[in-house]
Amino acid sequence: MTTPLDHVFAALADPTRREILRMLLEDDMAVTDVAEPFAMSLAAISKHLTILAGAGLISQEKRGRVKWCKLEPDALRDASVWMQSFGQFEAVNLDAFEAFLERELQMQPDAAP
Amino acid sequence: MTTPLDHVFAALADPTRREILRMLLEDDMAVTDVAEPFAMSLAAISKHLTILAGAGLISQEKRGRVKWCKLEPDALRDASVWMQSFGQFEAVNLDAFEAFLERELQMQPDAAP
DNA sequence: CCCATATTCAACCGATCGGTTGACGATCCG
DNA sequence: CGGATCGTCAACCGATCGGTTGAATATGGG
Repeated sequence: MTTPLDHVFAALADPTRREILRMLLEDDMAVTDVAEPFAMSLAAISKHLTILAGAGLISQEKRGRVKWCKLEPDALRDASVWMQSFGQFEAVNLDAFEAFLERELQMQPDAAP
Repeated sequence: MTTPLDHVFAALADPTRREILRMLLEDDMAVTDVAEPFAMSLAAISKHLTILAGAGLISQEKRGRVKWCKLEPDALRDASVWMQSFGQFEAVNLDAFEAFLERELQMQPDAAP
């Protein structure tokens, strides 16, 4: 059996793909622009993007001849929740919990729609 | 380059390994006992445990002829923190926070040693 | 001492992964 | 139209993965 979680974690296991996600955190990007900073072929990046999309971590919308890539944090959230279930009984978890709260409060530019 | 995060996510990408972690959440276990519920060879489970240990997700201590496996949530925490950096700017994150709190309150059988 | 138990090692297997290259289909623009 | 740009497809490559089997290595107990 292969669950959605499999795809999310497998997608996150590659540093190139994590870097792509980090880039998309800033803004939506076209495939070519995503590929630009990497020392590998466009085709390779295209494959990485397909994998990220397959895991639900990004979405891709074609407008004209350029395909725009957009971060989709929901899939990450599922995985994050799964992981959190492991810390819950541990004292050490309180640190993570604290850090979580801290971030939550710090970065709240505007409670969007 | 291969970062620790690579190993953690790669380890989590396999459902067998995630199930093992879930089992170790209950208690420390010997290799043979970990293998028992799975429909695969002991050697296969031994490999999975090696991978989990390599990612820092578990530790293994040999006492006598049995090797005890223990969950090590710290590595998970690192990965969790990484992931959280993607959700933090999203309002949707509050759902995860809520679910987190819910579990936190529900499952508190006893604050063990 | 001998045997059973616990675990790993080593070799092998097919499948998947991450990458390449070259050809191809779409789309924009002069 | 015709050329340039954007992106994918298809075939191929070596490496790694997840699993098997059988032998090997401790260690424990009667």
